[in-house]
Amino acid sequence: MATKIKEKMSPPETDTATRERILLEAARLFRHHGYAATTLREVADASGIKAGSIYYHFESKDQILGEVLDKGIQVVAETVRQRVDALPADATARERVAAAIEGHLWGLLHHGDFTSANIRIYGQIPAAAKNRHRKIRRDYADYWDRLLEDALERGELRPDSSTAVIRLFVIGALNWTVEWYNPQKGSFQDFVKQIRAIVFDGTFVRE
Amino acid sequence: MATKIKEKMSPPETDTATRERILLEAARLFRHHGYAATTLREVADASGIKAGSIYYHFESKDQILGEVLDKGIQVVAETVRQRVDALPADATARERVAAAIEGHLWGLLHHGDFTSANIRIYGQIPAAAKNRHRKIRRDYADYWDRLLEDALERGELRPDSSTAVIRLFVIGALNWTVEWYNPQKGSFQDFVKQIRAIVFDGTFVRE
DNA sequence: GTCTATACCTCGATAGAC
DNA sequence: GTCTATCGAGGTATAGAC
Repeated sequence: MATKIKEKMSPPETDTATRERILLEAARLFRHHGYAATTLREVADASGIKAGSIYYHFESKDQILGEVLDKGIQVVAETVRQRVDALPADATARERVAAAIEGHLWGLLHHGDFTSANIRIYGQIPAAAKNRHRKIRRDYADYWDRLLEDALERGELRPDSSTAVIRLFVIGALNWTVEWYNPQKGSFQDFVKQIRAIVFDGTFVRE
Repeated sequence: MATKIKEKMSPPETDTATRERILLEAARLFRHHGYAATTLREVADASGIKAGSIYYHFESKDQILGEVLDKGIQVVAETVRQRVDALPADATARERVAAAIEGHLWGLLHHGDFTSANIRIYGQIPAAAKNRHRKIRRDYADYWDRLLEDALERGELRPDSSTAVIRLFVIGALNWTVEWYNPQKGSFQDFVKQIRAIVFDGTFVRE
């Protein structure tokens, strides 16, 4: 974090491209093999350098993990806030949640290695890494809770379930699409429409 | 597999309890640390034996993985088929899917170490293990596809989305509840009601 | 059926040349 | 900034006593 700020302040005297490459390849390997199963030798190989060189850019495997995890949430949270902020002030709660769903899916599916790695390995990492990553997750969950509480107060949300259950169920469902979404079976916008229809109105005709 | 058949044919001359214990502890450790990060020494420790003794019951870590994965699907699929088969012949499609949801959640949440291990590590295991496990997954997916196709033909399913998308989205959402369901926040049957309401009728009032 | 002891391998990380 | 070489630790799996 501090490093990034410094890089922006002064002209870049180090090769930041290699650092980004390492993070990208690490995310891809964490996603497909898990954290423990991924060796730094593999990450180095995929990045076109030797294992020892990684330690010029990172202090430890653990630090790489932390940055991969954080980025997995950030790319989603930033897109969601952008989409919601772009709406007119008088937008309905349904319109706001619709924008959030589109933003969540966009960030999720366009940075699949970071987001899928996060989803897959979060439950399996050491407690220390979890603790460092927890706040960024909590903040994003809070953002959704506010969206849904607002919808409930406006009478737009069905009162059958608690907002916490809805948030957990819907985010969990959206997140899992990164495991099966196939961009060759239709446009992204068509996919978003289908998912929104299920989330908003369900799968069955009303009894 | 062959071993199991033999055990049922002749009176059990070996200690099958230790074998089951190893599988249970392996599932729990695979769930929380991942496959590669779980050592056979840990599995042995948790099972109350020494590492070398595992090889009396299993040929390899890989074989343990296979049995844990299969059981993760079987416990769910069996409960679902039971619940659906118990319905009267003239049940509506909605009633049949309702029974399937309840059965899926019941199996999923009552064997959390096996089901969560399966969900978490399936994307991270060696290709050979995946291939051996694929058929049992495919069969369960086919079962849901038939349920949903039937509902569509009867005009009970909303035609907004394809049955494949609905199946992937709903099963993914149901599966992820094992990561956040809290039995202390209400009864299982109340939980099932909330989830079914979201799946059937969505989260928002109709526009 | 479980034990101890250990072979053989690969890991994360470090040191120092270039 | 990247390399080679290597350390100590800990992994799966095996052998053979009990």
